[in-house]
Amino acid sequence: MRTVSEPRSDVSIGEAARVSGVKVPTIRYYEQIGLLPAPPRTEGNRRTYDAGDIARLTFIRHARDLGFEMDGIRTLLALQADPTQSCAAADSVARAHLAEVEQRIAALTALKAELERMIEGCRHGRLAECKVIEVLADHGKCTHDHH
Amino acid sequence: MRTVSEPRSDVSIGEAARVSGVKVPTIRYYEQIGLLPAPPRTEGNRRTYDAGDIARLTFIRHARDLGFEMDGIRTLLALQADPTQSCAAADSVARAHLAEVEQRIAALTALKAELERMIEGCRHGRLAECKVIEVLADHGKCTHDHH
DNA sequence: CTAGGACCTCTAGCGGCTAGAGGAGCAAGA
DNA sequence: TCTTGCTCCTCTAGCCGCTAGAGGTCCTAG
Repeated sequence: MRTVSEPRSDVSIGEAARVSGVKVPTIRYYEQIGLLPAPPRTEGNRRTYDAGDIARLTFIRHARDLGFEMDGIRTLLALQADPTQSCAAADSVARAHLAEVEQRIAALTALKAELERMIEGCRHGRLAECKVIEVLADHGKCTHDHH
Repeated sequence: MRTVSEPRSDVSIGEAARVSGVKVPTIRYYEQIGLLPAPPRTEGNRRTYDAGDIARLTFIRHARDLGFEMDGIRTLLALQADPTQSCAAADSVARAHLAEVEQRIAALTALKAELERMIEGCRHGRLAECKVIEVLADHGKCTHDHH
């Protein structure tokens, strides 16, 4: 990032947080773990961010929103920094994440069915015959697939 | 728990772990946070678990597998201990969890669509025009709903 | 010139475990 | 009997991705 032609519009960490949607302490945390380069400081020791930093933050935030893990984001950021490379690597990160997401959807869908079954069996009864408790207590009554 | 009529078949923590599917350190951790009562010990200071404890552990494990949070499990365990109560409370815990699960499924499904779109746009191209990076860098190009 | 914000660093905490150190007990074979 | 090797014990620290708080500095508006 940090496109040469782009104007250097230095902003405070608070402004960067507002624009990128990443909270102030989280920005500092990202700097600490090396996800974001340490920005220049003012005379008064305040961090100043330019448009490139903000783009990077927005990128990170969006990737996090999409559920990418830090490691994946690091890879994506590295790829982003080197636009001459083939996108095969970025693709494979995204594909791996997609597979994970699909698996989670499947698991949650099975879970939903089981919860509905539990709740259905529990209508207006007394706890003695409550399916919620029963299903949880006795694994055999349950169709849920364990990971 | 610890039904009076049930035979007291004391087992070691390792055996309890094997039977319940909860790992040994996790059992100790549950005891520490008060989710599981401290069991009696042998002369040699080893924990001994009876059938009731194992049922409780299995219950916890199953509820965790279903994605219930510790607080919900605590409630369910309390309800299970008092079977004279109406199941309304257990029902509402399960319902709340179901709503959450449905929400997560919806979010993940949207995410899946977006990932597929990203990957689709990325086929065999060079990174310069890679949609994965683009979509992540520019929020405007993205349909994902932020939580 | 002062009040109140925004910023700084540093440390500790969250949930829900997991890993490791360093030691004691216990069962079975030589 | 001794020894090997397994399980168990306690205790502390670490994992992720932040978040919260203390205690201080800087900057800006009135």
